[in-house]
This record gives sequence, structure tokens and C-alpha cells, in this order.
Amino acid sequence: MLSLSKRADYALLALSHLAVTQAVAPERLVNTKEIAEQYEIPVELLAKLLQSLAKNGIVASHPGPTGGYKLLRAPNAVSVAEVLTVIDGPLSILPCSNGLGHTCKQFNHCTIRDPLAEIEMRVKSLLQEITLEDVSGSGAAPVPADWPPFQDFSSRRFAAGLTVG
Amino acid sequence: MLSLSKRADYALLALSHLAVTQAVAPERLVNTKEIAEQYEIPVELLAKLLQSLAKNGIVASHPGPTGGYKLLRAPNAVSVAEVLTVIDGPLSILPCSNGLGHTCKQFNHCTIRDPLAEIEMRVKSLLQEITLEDVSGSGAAPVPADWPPFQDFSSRRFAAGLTVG
DNA sequence: GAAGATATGACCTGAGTGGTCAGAGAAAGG
DNA sequence: CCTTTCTCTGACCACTCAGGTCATATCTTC
Repeated sequence: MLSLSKRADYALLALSHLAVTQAVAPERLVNTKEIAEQYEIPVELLAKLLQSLAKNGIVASHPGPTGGYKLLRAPNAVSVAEVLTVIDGPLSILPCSNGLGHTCKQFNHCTIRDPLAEIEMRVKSLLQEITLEDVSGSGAAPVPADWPPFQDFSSRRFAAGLTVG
Repeated sequence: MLSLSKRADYALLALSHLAVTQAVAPERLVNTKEIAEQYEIPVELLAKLLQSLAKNGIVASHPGPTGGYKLLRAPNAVSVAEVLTVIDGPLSILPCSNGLGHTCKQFNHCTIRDPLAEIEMRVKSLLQEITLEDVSGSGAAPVPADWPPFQDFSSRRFAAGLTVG
């Protein structure tokens, strides 16, 4: 229920990895394999995700040997909402309003559509406020390649920056 | 992506119906069939949803002829979060942390867990703030049995009551 | 005890998600 | 120019799960 897809999860993980890498070595290209191995993500699946991200102007792709991916924008210019949308299509809480709406039998009798739409809007704006920088912590000091499983990132960043509404 | 399940949708619809009904006739029992027909919901499916809601102290059930369901609490004492939890289990954004966690291969390498957990918390608290009263509009003046498909509920109620955080 | 309602479990099915396979296109380097 | 190494892309499979159905108990009123 309401859960993120595995794909979205992978994409955020990969982008976060790119963000951290770029904080240390801004021009370095990271290839799919490197990310896939580090996080135990199936390579081909990750490749497709990165391709989607490339098509949507979030990362730049460079084919060939020594090729790979890098972020096309600053981490704080990429919202989580955008990533999710690119990966899994428009994010809609309501089963009815998948972009074009009306696929739902209850549409004409539905008494709760507007309140739910309001909820949806609030969730969306929450996800728009949160950027890759918040997720990766890449705005902070460079993180070593073998960083520890981190613990208290959230409180620090979120408490400061993200007031919704 | 992030979408509500059909079950949750049906449950909210049904509860909203009960709320509105009770605003007019506080003691009246509403049976499954009545709701199912009004909103074109499969009867057996709705029955199960209402049973879950009954087991969790949200509605009271009365078998036998003249039986049916009624709300066990005031609409403003039932949060959307509670309904979703009863119907679809604990609401978790993260694929990893379904209650007990660790089902995810990436757990040990995951660098984005805490920020995502923060997002999850925010969504949860949003859903906890919103009650059945907000969803049904049952706090307002009694609505006739054949209410019109309503249009501007949200702005009125939400603008007033729901400031998150 | 008949009728009408809730209560419950078994089961089917279609769609979507996660994952795999196979192969084409691009670029660096000898 | 040719090999290698990467990005690209489509087709495809397996599995899960949500939605829905069927059948059947159980309760309560009249």
C-alpha cells in the first residue's frame, strides 16, 4: 500500500550514488556495472532505469569504453517527485485519475474524489520539495567510497529545509 | 505508483456513506447491499471490507434481517490512515520496511533508507490528520440521500482544518 | 423455521512488477 | 579497421497480488 516500486528505489539509489560520486569527482563517469554491483541490482534492469533518466534530462549518458553516466543537474535541482514520475509514470493516489481519469466505475457516484485529490496534491508537493540532495546527503561533506550504513542523516537535513505547505 | 488500492477506495466510500447517513439518521443501520448498489461495488468484496472494519472497531455489525452496519465512532475520530491500515496493512513507502524490515537485498548497502523513512513519516502524519469527516463532509449540513456529485468540498474543509506539521 | 442479513474461506484470473535473454549501436584504443 | 567495452533496446518469462467470484456457514428477526 502506497509503497514505492523497486524500480523507483533502484533509481534513487543510483542517482544518489552519482550525486555522491560527483561531489568528490565532478567529471567522473560512473558505469552501470559499478552501481549494480555495489547495491546488488540486476544490471540490465538498472540499465533501463538509467536510460529513462537519460531520456528525461536527469543524467547524461556516454556510450563506449570509459563511458557511463553522470548527473546533468545539481542534486538539489532534481526532485524525488520527478524521478518517480520518470520511472513509474505520473504519481497518482487516486485509482481513477491516472492522468486522464474516468477509468473508474464509481466516477459518477464518487463522493470522496475531491478530498482524496487534495491528499494527492499534498503528497505530490511533499515529494516535489524533497530533492536528490536531501536523499543522498551529497550537499554534505564528501563521503568515502565505503561509507558506513548511515543513521542520522534525515533529522539533520529534513528538519532544516523541508517545510511543506 | 503510490496509488491507493481499490479496496481502500471502496472502504472510504462506504465509510463516507455511513457517515453521511448517520448525520441524518444517527441510529439507522445500512446494509452491504445498499452501499454496493449505490457505488457499483461487488457485494462480497465490500462485505469483507466491512468485516475488517468491524473487527477493528471502526464500524459495528448487526446480523439478521434489519441488520447492517453503522459507525462506531464520530467521523472526526476516524483517520484515513487508520482505515488504510486496517484494509491494506501497515502503510509503508519503503519496499524494505514492511513492518519487520530486512526483506530487501539492498538493506546493508542502502544509502537512502533514512531520508525515505522521513518521507514515509510525513505522508503518514498527513493521513493521520485527515479524518473521515474531512473525506465525507459529514460534519457539514445533512446531505440529502440523492446528493449531487459534489464539487468544492475540498477547498472549504481542507483550507480550514488541515495544516500539517 | 423461513428469510434476510452478516461472516468466512476457497478459488479463479488478469495485470503488473521484477527480472532475464539476446542482440544492435556507439566510441575508445591499438 | 577491428576489437573491446560500454550504452541502448526490445522481446520475453515467472511470479505475485489485487480484484473479483462462488459457495457456505452463522446469526437474528419475524
